[in-house]
Amino acid sequence: MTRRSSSVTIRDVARQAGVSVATVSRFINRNAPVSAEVAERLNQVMTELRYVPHAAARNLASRKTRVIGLLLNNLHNDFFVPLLNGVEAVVRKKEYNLIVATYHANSRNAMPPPIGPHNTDGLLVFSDGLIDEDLANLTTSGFPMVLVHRTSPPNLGIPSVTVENIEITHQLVEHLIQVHGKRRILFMRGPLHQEDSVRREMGYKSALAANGIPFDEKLVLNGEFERDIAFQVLNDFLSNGKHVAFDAVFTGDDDAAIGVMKALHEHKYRIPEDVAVIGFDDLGFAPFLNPPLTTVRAPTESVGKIATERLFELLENQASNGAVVLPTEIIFRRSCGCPA
Amino acid sequence: MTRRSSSVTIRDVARQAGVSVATVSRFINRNAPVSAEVAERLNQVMTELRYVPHAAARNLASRKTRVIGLLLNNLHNDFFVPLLNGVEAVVRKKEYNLIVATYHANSRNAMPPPIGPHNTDGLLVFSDGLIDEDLANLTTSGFPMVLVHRTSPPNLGIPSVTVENIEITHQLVEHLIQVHGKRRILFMRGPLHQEDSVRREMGYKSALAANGIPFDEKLVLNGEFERDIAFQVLNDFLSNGKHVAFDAVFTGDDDAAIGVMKALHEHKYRIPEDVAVIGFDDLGFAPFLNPPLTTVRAPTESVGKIATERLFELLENQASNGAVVLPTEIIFRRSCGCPA
DNA sequence: TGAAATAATGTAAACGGTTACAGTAAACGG
DNA sequence: CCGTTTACTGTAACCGTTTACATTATTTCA
Repeated sequence: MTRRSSSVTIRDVARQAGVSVATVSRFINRNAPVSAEVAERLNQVMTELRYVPHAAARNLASRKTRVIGLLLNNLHNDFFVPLLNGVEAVVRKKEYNLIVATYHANSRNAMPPPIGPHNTDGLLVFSDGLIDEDLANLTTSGFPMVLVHRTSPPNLGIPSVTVENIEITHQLVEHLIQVHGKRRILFMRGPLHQEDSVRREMGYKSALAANGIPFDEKLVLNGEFERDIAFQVLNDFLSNGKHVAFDAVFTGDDDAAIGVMKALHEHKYRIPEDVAVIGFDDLGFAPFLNPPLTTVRAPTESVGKIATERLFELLENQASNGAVVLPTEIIFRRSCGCPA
Repeated sequence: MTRRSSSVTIRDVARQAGVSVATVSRFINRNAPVSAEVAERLNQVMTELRYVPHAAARNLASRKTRVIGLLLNNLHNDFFVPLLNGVEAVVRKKEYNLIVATYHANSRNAMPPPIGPHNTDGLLVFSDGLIDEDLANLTTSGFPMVLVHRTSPPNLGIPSVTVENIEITHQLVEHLIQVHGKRRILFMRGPLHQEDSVRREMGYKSALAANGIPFDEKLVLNGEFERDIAFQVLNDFLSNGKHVAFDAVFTGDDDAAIGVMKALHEHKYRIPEDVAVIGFDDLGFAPFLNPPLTTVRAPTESVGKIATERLFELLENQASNGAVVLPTEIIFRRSCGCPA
């Protein structure tokens, strides 16, 4: 019994204004001149009739959707707020719409990606649900994409926007070692194949190596960059009476650092005296955790903004490839042992 | 030079499988029986041709978009992560898409709402950009909507999902007064016409009244439920040498509470000894702020989930109106003065 | 001044699906 | 055994725009 009121169409406007639909269309899209008097008449009629162009009809005829898609693994991290904010701001400015969808490696067998060429003009890909093969297919069919926190597979040259991970992590972990004398540093890593996590692990390992500390598999836990999971795995780890000793935790991201801190608290460890904690991202709450979190400032909102801008460059055929790597910066606070 | 490879259409599939397009359509939508052998053939052909139905064509013909929209004032609050997560989960389960857009009262003059009947099948409205008149128009045209953290204008009967604000705020503020002896409680409110903010202010005032404390206009600041703005206004307030005295801050939401704490810190106030702080929402980081934040737990993810489910009820014509108010609960932590 | 460019508009064919209508063959019911 | 349902399929109109092509009137300028 849906009675979505027979909406007013471009023909109604045309008739009412005494012009052809083509003229109305041209006026709406401003892609061909229209005489001043007709323009005025159309303006009047359109507001009078409360005419709103029907998106689907438009999309079908013009073969574009005016929608861009953001594909995420999930929505389990406060990290996404600044990212979304950056993305949405430029999408809005361009008068496009934004579809947000989640899709991850495990979804892949069950269903095709919820967004793609059939319902968007381009994709911001921050998901491991699209494997390299998918990216290759999409690229060869000319579908615009920008990778976010992930770099292009070789030879595809898909533009990407990421942040500097390895060197900064190396420095931060080395700080833990050299300044605070930590030597048993647990790494709470993220999703196994997520590039940030992988690269942060590289930085972690290279800092250990550079300081003569052997890498110990047992000091790596899988926190998935999720607060609750990080809590869970560290809690399990600590609840096991004979777990290996450790004196610091490098958590791959700030949100998971909360889970880490929670587990440490519950097991009566003092931060940073017993166990130092460092994170990554510098989310808004980081300075106000107890203790304030030493972390790496990642320009997440800029990542969203720049990635989206590059996607629009692609849409406008301004060739734009190459990998943008935004700089990061260590923010020293108390959780690593530094003074306030 | 866009060459979005001439995508394969339903006609290609039909030809290849030796059936009519109608049959293919029926098979895809499973809305009419198709013989087993044809079904199998179609399955084969469709995967072979990598056929994906063109969304716009579908939308146009079927007069539905399979998209629902979430309209927000902005994306400046960590609060939106659980909300989005709840919404997205049910949207995905229903195999719909989700458009996220921002629109607020000030946008209203500049442009029409970015989402509405022209590009979605229904709206989750968490925005003051749509005024009561807009809601009335949309409702009379039969457009499905569910209000989030906002109740229906009188006589419209738009379903809504909110959380209990007044009573719980009354209790919490009263706790500050009766247990911790606070009497000069500053209220960092949210957007002026946002219902949560208004109702929390009502609870705040009724608690003052019930305890014989006069309401003081000067103790109300406009933090807009935004971290940075809350910091800014409180910082300005404190920087004014002759500001009125206060011994507590009730911040309308946790994210802004971070800004409040930051300003207090910078001005050397001790929390809670000099100034107690309480928030609202119980965001993930709240237990780990310094000091841990006393706040009200709001089931934000559930709000998103339930609101979206109700919207789908509407889409499926299962009449669903009335206002759902989810219960809230005070979480006592140290920032109000309670012991750890 | 006449040919060519430009401005303003209209006509009608797409765009890629859905679905009302119609038809045929097989199964059913009394 | 025959009228009626049911299962399956096809034809073609339609959804509401955009845009290629065509037309006419007006400028431009060599």
